[in-house]
Amino acid sequence: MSRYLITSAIPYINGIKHLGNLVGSQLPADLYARYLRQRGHEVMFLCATDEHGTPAELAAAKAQQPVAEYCAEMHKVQKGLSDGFRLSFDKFGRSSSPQNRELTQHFAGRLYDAGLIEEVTERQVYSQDDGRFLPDRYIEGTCPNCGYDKARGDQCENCTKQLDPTDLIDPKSAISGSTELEVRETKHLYLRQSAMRDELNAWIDEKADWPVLTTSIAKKWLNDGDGLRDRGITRDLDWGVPVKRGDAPWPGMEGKVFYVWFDAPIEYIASAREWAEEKGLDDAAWQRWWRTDKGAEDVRYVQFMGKDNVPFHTLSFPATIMGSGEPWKLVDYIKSFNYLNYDGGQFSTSQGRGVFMDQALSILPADYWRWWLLSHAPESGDAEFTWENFQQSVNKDLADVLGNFVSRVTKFCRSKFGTEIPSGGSYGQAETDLIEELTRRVRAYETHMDNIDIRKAAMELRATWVAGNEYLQSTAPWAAYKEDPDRAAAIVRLSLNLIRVYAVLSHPFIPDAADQMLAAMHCADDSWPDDIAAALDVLPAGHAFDVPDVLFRKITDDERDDWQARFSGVRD
RNA sequence: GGGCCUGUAGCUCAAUUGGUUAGAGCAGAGCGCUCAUAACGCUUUGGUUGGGGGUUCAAGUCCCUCCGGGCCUACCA
Repeated sequence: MSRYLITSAIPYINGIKHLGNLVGSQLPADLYARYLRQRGHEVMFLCATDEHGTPAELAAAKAQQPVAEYCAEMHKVQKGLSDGFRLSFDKFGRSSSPQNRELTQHFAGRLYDAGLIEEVTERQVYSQDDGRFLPDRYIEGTCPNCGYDKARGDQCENCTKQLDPTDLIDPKSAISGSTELEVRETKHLYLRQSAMRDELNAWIDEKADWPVLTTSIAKKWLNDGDGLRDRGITRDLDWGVPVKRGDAPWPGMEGKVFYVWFDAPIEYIASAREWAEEKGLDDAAWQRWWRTDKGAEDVRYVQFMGKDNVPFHTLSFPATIMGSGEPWKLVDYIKSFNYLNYDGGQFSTSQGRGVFMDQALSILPADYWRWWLLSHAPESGDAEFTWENFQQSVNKDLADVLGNFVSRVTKFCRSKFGTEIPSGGSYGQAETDLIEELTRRVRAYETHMDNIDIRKAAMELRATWVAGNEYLQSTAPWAAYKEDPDRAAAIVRLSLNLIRVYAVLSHPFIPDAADQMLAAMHCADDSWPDDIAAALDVLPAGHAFDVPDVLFRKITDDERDDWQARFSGVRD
């Protein structure tokens, strides 16, 4: 048994996430966590909401709520949806927690002591009417290069030229439209990442087994131009972790907060602490996952994220940890994902284009989404969701191949032998062949799951389902029953046991259906089939079972057309 | 502009890192079965691997070039 620490990129607080966000981190992380638990490993699976920053303040203002109240409410909503998708977090924390505040301030203090924090006075745009400094992209104006009148302060979307907000002609606030802007001096803290460039480079170089997507992004940032640049880690905002050195005040930084990208990854650690405190456990309980001097030296730490999050996880956060000089656990493996597109374009939170988590659950159970999303995870490149593909995959894989197998076996048994596992008959070559094939396939499935090759794992799992249908077709118990009922009984006995094995193997992908299958078999034994022959012998003759309801109903053409029309436009 | 990824059957993806005749699933066609959610099984049609050039005994894989798609480019998170 090993110990695995698993974190999923933490979703931002300002709204409900779409399926692209879900498949880019939380869902694959859950698959991996569930699998490892089933294999008998000790797992700590953490996630949280990322609650600080300008967009959270603006979203709260739009909702006419105090930002703390807004975040508390949205956290509950996101927690409810993650439960709905059966994401099995040990703790779904909040980056606004007291635990994170203390840890963030602690890291800042350590980095300051190590000489890795620099105070920089810079000039930023302040909006009088908004009463706040504006991030570059919240300033709009006319592009000095191409004349586009909706250019943003960081870049012109029309001609792609990178801009400084002061370059804009007729600049105005993108929030209020106000033109009452002025440039003010303000002091900020910078994390001296550049001082750790060699250390980070050497560390990334060790990670030859990481996805190319992960290492190439890290190397680019490390070596592009003048190399890794220092990064501002504070902002002039109200909502966030107040700037302190540990628990001591930070002279000159009063009224400022840490930048979300400084405190957000620290929440990975803080959520473990939230978990421990919630359970009434002592510090040692969470430190054994996070401190290599307190038990975490044998922990394997795996992070899941979309490609947009890679720089922060390969550079900024490791720099924070390394720079602290304390033995915090560094990530061992980063699994990153490309994007999931929606029907020919991008999912868009702002335009409401695509399917969002709440909408998805309102039309179909979580397992449908889990199966399609995971079996099409954007691992090697961007992937695309279409309703036709979704309907075909789900109907074929879940309803026809798996669901129908359960249905045909249980119903056949009920009609010929009743709802107890029949006795009599013996196994022959067909059973030997099936066990041989399943053994080979389950071992391959394990390899793919161990490697977090998600699409390959899904294909192999599906192949084990197909093997059951092939077995039934070749042994034809309905025909055998007429000549030799004992032989039919043996076939059915094995097939009913196969349902239990499928439930166990399928559980990481489709946990609800797996539970229904186990419940129908009146069985609580969900132990992993290390030995297929033995696993197919768990349910003895005479053991009662139920014929379950249809596990997966099919998606009709009318539903597909209806949904396609409903989700193409703007979210209401 | 720079960097990275990508282009393989109608669709979604593989191809043990340069090694036999490029494979699966879906869709299509044919046959079989009748236990089952009109489900299942078997067989089968589809490919000048985006175009062109090069290296090599050997190229989907390496190099050059052109064409297409995507991402990143540090103040969105």
